Amino acid sequence: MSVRTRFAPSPTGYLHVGGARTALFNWLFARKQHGSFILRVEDTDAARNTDEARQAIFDGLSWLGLDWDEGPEKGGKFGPYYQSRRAEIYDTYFEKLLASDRLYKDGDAYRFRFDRTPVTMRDLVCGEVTIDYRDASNTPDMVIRRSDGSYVFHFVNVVDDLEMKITHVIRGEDHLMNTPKHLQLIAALGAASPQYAHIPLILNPDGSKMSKRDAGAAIGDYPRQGFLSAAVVNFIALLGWSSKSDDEIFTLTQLVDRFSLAAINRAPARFDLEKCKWVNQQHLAKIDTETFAELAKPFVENENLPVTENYLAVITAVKDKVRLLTEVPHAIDFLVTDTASQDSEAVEKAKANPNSALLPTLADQLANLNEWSAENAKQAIGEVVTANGAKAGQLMFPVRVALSGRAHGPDLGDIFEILGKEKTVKRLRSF
RNA sequence: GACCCGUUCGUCUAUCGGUUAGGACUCCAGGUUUUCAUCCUGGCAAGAAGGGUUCGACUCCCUUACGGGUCGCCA
Repeated sequence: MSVRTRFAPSPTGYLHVGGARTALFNWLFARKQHGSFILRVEDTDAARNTDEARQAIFDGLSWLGLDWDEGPEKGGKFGPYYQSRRAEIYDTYFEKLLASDRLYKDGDAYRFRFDRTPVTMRDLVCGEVTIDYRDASNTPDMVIRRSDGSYVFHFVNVVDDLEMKITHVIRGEDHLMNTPKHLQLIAALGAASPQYAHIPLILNPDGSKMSKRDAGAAIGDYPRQGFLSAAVVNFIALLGWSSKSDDEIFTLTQLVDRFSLAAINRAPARFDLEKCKWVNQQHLAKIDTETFAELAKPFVENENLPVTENYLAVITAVKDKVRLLTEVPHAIDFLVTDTASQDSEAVEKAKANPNSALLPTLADQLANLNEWSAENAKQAIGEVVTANGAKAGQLMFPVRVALSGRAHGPDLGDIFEILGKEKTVKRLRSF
């Protein structure tokens, strides 16, 4: 029997990291087992559903590279994949349940009568868990059909998992206590249950529950913050899952290869944006310069910086120095405009440096160079310092600040070449 | 409050009874780079507490503490 997993979001908000990771684990498991990954939209709460939220979820999954084999925009033989369009199916199951004598009326609503017995489940992550349903105060009989005739989550979720032949339900730990309810429902329906794997939740850095408003929560924010989808996927996979090796940087394909439910952790993980940025840097470093340049272009244009003729050379000079694509504009601005902001602290420090007195001499020397190259410019620095009994390294800092206005930046040689003779001399003199 | 799950460096984690408890992020120091970054080397830093079981416990059991989750005609 082939593995079938599903991601079943309700379109009431944006795709957040927790949901994205749930989707990722379902997707990884399905791909690893050569099974199918199904997307199902749980839009039974008409009052809270929005088209924007639905679209944001689709977009988020697509951006992450989590394609679905069946679902909206894709079809499949177990559709429709919107719960709002499956009323007839639910009615059929409801009749079945009604006939089983497990339902009773509460006003105009219907409740499902639980078996008052301990329920034991075997969770693929949590192990064996028993909930004692003899204690009805903690487990009141649940409503499965509202007084307005609509069905609640527990019922439709179970029916759909059965109908869609889901074999493995991988979901957040917030559903762990729902599972016995679902198991009872499935048993009453006379069906076989899928296997369950409840994954720990993702917490904020301070340990509080991560909700949609918290920093880093919305997947939709990541692209414009300069993250690569491969990095985000890599990072959230590491939240609660480990490759059991010292390696941490993986492509989606490598994750599929290494993934296993058994390697999922039981304790909730805190979200560390710093490490996420580092992972992004690792992925950024692995892509070629041309691709990097294309990816960075929108960010450069967004800051109203010109995409110059030597754009590729400019990007090459800074490629290894940024963690996020959003850092690119500031990293290159002094190379492509004359009006870039300066770091006043660095400027003061450079001006206080006694070697700054050599800058005019250096400027003259550079102005007289016949052939402009990084090599020759650097050699000129060497000549100036030896003539004045200083050390080359000491002059590098003032030169850097004079040319870039910053204490940190690309290799000086790159700066010389990109700026060219005229601008280099001009900036040294005006400094 | 009841019930469920959990607890190894600040954070993510390895360890499936015997290890100087390993790696990564962050931070610090040194080296490389005549400069910045990268990179390399090193450092700081952990088994929540108390009881058992055992020749031996981070690992198994119990208690407590703490964290998270659930207890809806939300999903």
